[in-house]
Amino acid sequence: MKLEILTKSENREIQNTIITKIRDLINFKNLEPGDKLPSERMLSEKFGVSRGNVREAIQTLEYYGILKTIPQSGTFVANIGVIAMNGMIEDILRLVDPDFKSLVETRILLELKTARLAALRRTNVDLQSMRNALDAYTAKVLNGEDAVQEDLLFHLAIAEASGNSTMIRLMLIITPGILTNFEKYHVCDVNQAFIGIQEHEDIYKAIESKDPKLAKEKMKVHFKMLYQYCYNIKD
Amino acid sequence: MKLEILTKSENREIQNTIITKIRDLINFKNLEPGDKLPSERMLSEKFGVSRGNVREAIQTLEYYGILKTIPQSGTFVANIGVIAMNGMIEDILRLVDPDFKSLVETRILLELKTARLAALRRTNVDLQSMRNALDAYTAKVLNGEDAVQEDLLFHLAIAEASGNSTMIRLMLIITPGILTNFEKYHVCDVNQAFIGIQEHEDIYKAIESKDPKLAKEKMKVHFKMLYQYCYNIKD
DNA sequence: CCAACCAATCTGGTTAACCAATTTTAATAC
DNA sequence: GTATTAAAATTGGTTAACCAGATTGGTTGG
Repeated sequence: MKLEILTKSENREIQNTIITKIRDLINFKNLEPGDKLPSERMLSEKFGVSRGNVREAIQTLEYYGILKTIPQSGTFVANIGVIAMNGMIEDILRLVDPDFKSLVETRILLELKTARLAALRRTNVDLQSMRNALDAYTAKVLNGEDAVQEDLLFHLAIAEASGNSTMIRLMLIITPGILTNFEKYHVCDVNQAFIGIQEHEDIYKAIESKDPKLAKEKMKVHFKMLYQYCYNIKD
Repeated sequence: MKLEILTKSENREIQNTIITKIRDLINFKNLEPGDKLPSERMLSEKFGVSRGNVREAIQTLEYYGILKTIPQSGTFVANIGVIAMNGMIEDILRLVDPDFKSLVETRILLELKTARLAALRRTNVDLQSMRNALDAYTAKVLNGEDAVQEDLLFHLAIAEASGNSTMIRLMLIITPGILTNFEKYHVCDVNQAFIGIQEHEDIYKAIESKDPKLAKEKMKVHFKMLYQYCYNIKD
């Protein structure tokens, strides 16, 4: 068989066609939750793609809870009905690289909540790691250095203090997209960094004094610039 | 070399140790953004693991934007400083399977927002797909059938109407965990399904009439039961 | 002395062969 | 006929070999 190296985009396209074919197979054969899919080898032959591609597509569907593979046994339709499955796969196929606006919008949403929860649940250990991140940030800014990393760590420390593992996970997931776009659009400037010191302090104090409402309010202030910027860029 | 099949948990443990070693390598060798990592073969030998394991660990770090691999060239440290990198890796290593409470908490947070945004941005097409999902849900409930799937589709339709691709993605990510836990804890009952019809209708009408505040409010009502249940189960 | 070029080498990506556990099948004993 | 058991086929998981593009170092022509 001919070998070829695929770009991320090409590979994604192949994955999507395989996912589509698996969906059609399930629908056409009326497979129900618990039923077994044909083996990976059989699917790769039927679809005319490599077994590796089939495995990758199956892993994606497993990630979203639609399939379930059992070693040395087979791949099974998860305990989720065909209707929900078709709806979810439709969304999965439509997934695209997120736009900056939606990333920022989501980040603000998440962080307003983590700030609030952190104020309710923060331990002394949480408080200390937030303090450390904040001090590192302040030191760098006052020294005229770039401090986006320390900024990020402060916000991650808040997420940890929220005690919500899912929100930490989601924050980590959207972080790369945020970072690359920050570079591309040059969102931060020096002035903002200086202002950021006080804003960070305000958030910290609110969380320290266990005032959820204030914490959320101060976080909102902190994101005001970003919010406006985000809603002014062209779509 | 001896072959062995690993469970998900064992594999995760290996991945974490490899990620740790990669982090230590970057720190010890003072690798900076843009610098090249040793080749996969070299790493696999140095760490005493298979090349496949190394690739998998690299892919994870790439997923979170910490590494960047270029075909036929090498794996590079992404344009993110060592400080942020160490902080993020620490969080990545700590990631665990999310608990039900954090999942529900996050879902409610996301959906209050998607409802609000949907009220602001919904197109007529969005409205129609929401209507379809709602009708399917109502029909099943009135027929005494289980309608969790249709319920899910209605909520996904709202997420789509929000016009925020990132939130759709996050919704899809947390959905599997929600579904499996719903089964495990038997959250839904028939009465709730009946009540759900009216609650869904209220949400739909609010979005239809482009009233963001009302949409959020009705969504909050819809989640009231779930919210209470979630905060009453033992941690 | 430098730039252009070429071949040897190294890289991540891909495939095919292999492994062990499972499942199915068939043969056998009762 | 039925239950039991063993062997053969099938499964997803894993590894080692291979591929083509990128890199590198040395060589050559100017």
